Amino acid sequence: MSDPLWHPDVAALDLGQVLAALADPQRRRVALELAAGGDAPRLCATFAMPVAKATRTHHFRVLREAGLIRQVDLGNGRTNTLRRADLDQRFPGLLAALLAAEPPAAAGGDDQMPASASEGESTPASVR
Amino acid sequence: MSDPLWHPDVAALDLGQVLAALADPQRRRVALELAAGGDAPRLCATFAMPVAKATRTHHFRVLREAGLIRQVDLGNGRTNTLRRADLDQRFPGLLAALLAAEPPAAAGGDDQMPASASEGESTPASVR
DNA sequence: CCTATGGTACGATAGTTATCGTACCTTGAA
DNA sequence: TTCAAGGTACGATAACTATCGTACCATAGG
Repeated sequence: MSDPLWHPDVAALDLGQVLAALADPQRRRVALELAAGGDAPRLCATFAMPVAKATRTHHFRVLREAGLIRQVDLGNGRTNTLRRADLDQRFPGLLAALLAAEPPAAAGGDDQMPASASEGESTPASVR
Repeated sequence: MSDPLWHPDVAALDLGQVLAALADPQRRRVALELAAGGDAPRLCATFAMPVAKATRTHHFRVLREAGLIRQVDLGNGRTNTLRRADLDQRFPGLLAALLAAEPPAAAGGDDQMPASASEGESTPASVR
């Protein structure tokens, strides 16, 4: 539970934790974009979240510890994959329902989000 | 928005708020029991929540303001009804998925919860 | 080796949430 | 009228969460 990169077992997935993770708009967007992107792995940085790096790390940890995504450390970069099979096994229909209710904005399959230019790093104008 | 008994419009339902409301085990149980109970109205007190009255009121308010239930004040007692039609319209499949993933414990259709006897009123041993 | 990139861990802060006790209100029945 | 039952509102507290800055760590490439 305290390992550097820990993932809950399929059987241990908790619906409350999953829903709590998905309740946040930013995290929900990440999960749904992964779902809409054909379950292809993506680096954290490719999601263009309007928050500081530390906060982004936090959100991805919540997603991982809830069992929504699987992360693989590459030293530099960390790939994120939707745990679709596990989720569909434990909560069939949930992902589909969310995807139907709130399809990721940039539809069309796989948009690579053209970098969005200058990576200012930190100090994103304080959200919330 | 500040009226004593306010309900969000169907079009105003927010998925994030709905998921947040359903993330709590107690609130999720209420919603799912209503769903499994044929959408029949039920008083707050019939749900046997292991918390103080004030806390129960809080949870039902969260459910109502998220648009999950509709409440009608009777002076004494307040009836709670699942807003199934509204939910199915905005988030089709969501309720079904949750119901499938976590069917209410006391299954069998409509259990009236036989009073549970002595209503100690407050001081339920402090949970959490 | 040096630097850039993607990301973590720590420590802090502000806002939100769950919980409670007490006082009070409204309806219905004795 | 008086009382019981179901609930609310207020005010408080403790816990959790989102957010951040700074320091730091791996890998990849020059």
